Amino acid sequence: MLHFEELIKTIKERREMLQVTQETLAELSGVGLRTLKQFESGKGNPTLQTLQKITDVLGMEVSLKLKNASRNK
Amino acid sequence: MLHFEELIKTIKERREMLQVTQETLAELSGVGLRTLKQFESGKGNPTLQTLQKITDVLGMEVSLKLKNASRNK
DNA sequence: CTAAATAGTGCTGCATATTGCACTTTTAAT
DNA sequence: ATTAAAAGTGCAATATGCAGCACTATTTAG
Repeated sequence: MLHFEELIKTIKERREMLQVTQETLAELSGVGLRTLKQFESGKGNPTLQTLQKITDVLGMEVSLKLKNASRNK
Repeated sequence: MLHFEELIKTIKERREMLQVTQETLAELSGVGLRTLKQFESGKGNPTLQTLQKITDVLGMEVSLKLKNASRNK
């Protein structure tokens, strides 16, 4: 999708910033290593649950924000 | 999941605020009506793509934010 | 350069998300 | 109370996400 890449990039960068390997993140989040690899390499279309498991461990959360207005949270 | 309900609630409220029916939203977003119904009634675990199709039509977008700190964007 | 660690990929079985259809339930309007 | 619109549900087919395994490629250390 469109800003799919952004999400991936954000997660990947966050993971690297925390110095966590895919393998460790997989273990901590409960998401399969294969799934995680697929996702980070842009091949995937994760379910919300999978996405939440991942972001959770990274200290982030999935949210929605309005597109136009600057108003966010 | 954890704040799954929040996302659903946000989307549902947004849809109602825009006075759009599930049927119309389904047509506009390209997501199956059945899928949309399931999602809004809390039964689903949508893929990121599906979620994006829906939020897109509603003028919103999926984003990630840090859990602790308040500032995002 | 070599070796180890980390990341990416093909194959595969299993689980489940997506979807349409037909129907029931609920909500809103008169 | 009737009726129509909107929302929710069971069933079933199809598509695809999840996951492990074994392997290759790339990156990082020494």
